[in-house]
Amino acid sequence: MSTNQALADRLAQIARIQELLGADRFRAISNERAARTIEGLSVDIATLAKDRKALLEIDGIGPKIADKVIEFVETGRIAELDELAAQVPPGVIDLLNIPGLGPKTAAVLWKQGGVTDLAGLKRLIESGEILKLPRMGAKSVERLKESIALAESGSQRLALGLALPVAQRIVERLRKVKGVQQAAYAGSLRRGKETVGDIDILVAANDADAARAASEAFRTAPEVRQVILSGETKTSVRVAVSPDLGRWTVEGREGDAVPEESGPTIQVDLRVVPPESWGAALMYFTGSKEHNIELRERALAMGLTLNEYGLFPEDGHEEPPQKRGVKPVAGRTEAEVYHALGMAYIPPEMRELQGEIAWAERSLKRSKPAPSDGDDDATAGLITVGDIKAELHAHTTASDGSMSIQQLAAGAKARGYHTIAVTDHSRSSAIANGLSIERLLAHIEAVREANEQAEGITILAGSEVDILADGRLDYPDDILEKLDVVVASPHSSLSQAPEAATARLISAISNPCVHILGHPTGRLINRRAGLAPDMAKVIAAAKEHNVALEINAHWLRLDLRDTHVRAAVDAGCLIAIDCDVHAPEDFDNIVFGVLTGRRGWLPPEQCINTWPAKKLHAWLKSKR
DNA sequence: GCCGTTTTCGGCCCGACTGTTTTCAGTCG
Repeated sequence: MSTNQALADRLAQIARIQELLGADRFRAISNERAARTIEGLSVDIATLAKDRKALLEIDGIGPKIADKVIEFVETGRIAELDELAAQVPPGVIDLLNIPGLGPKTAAVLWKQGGVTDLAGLKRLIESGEILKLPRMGAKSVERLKESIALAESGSQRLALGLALPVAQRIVERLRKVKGVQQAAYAGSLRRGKETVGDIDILVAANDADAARAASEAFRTAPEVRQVILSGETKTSVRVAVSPDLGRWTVEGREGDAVPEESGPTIQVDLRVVPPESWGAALMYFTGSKEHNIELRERALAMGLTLNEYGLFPEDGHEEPPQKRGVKPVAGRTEAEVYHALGMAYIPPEMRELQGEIAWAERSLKRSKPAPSDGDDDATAGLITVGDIKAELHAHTTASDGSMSIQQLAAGAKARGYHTIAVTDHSRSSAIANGLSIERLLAHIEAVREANEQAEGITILAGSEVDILADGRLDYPDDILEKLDVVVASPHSSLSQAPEAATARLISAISNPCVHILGHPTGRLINRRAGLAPDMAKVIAAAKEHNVALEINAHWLRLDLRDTHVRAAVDAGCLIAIDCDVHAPEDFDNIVFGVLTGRRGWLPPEQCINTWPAKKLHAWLKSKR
């Protein structure tokens, strides 16, 4: 685990205990906020901690938290956390993982009910004694029991690629409901986070009848397993996740997985708003929470108030403006709201409170006169799927792919690409049927021949060469020199020490034959952590040696991850976004790679897959 | 515990829903 994550976890833990102990809640909020900020930071906090002033420049980090950061980096501990933890049984803190059970309830269970862990809570429920506690009625206990069962089933966050089809299916259905003007998914899914904790759906309905119809359609959908809550404008359900995309194995593929009756589920929240509130509601529901809070504070400072119904003049009334018929300043589109707040439109992927507010202020000034109120993100300058013109990491039946060279080329051409690189596995990847030198040489010939025959697309001969544990590549240089594209990737020894991993990757980057560092950490989301190299050093080496760092677009990899992309982009590194194609549908994964690039603020010109053929081919040759 | 386009002190985003209460506390996002 990275230092950033470890520190964020500890600060969040401080916040949780403070809430449990009933301390000043704004203190807890400050610690929690700092935790989220540090988690999303693209620079290594340990490096930053050497300079206290630099720490204090980060939003939400003041003198007290800066000291805690420094203390943690230097000693590996935070004394304050140790003291706090000694005051609360660890099992009580764990109770907060139960959905719907917050700090106030946990404190009551502990102090008045004598509960010190989950087992104790269950005993209290069984005995019925729990009903004697304040605000604990039969219904509350019933909900609590369901929540405990859910927490015990170990519900982890769902991978982006599994959540997206669920959301798209629901949105399509809601769009067909009479009187529904717009429907979209929002939340962390729209922001393109690699995993999501729930799915948020927003609907704009013409009138109350349409709103009811949309809610009804949502509640009664076939995949709904449970209705959690259902009000006039807000409904939450738990739906089954189809595992039909879950057939990916580490290398190669298995047959379709059999759907399980009691398979994974995810919570889906629906919110219905009037059309004139669409933009404001979409912003509110897209988040991130920290981004929203910042915008609302900004609105207040401008004499305005922002909620999911719109941006209104702040007039000091107790009753919310939308209930008094106050005319909003903005709210129909997101761009309208951002502009009214003195900012350029901010793409969802950037809304993590990691400098995008200042960026949007600068952008608006640059793009005078004021941009149109459409929700186009042309001004943002981030990469889009339409910018991608080449696939540089693809496998054929020669190793572990399911397609021929010609089929690969046809797939790439159908997407409007000008180039595809055939990069089958190297000899050490025995499980993936890696190519011996003899087979590789023959394969190169086959690719060259296919390229001769191909029209409207260039087929390049390449290899996905294993980076061996000691940093050597799996083919000698005189073989690599024969290839148009060399993608060097780690596949084995993925749990080696960080120092060894750093040296290993830098060794590969330093080889003049290498063009692209493929899936640099080898992690699989929710399955294995992968390598934990010093990314700052890897990025610096890639920049020095003119090697592109790959964002592997498969939703289980997304490797580089978003924060590393941001650091690489800031360092001026080249980025490749590749689908690691093994089967025809893998080309579709490009959307996840591009989302991850956008989360790292990647402009198209810094991504080699967007370059025109001439420029790309020249760059590849320049390394020969 | 942080922070400043009325503030270096005194604020701190805003609304929906539920359950247990008789006007609201707790949780969530």
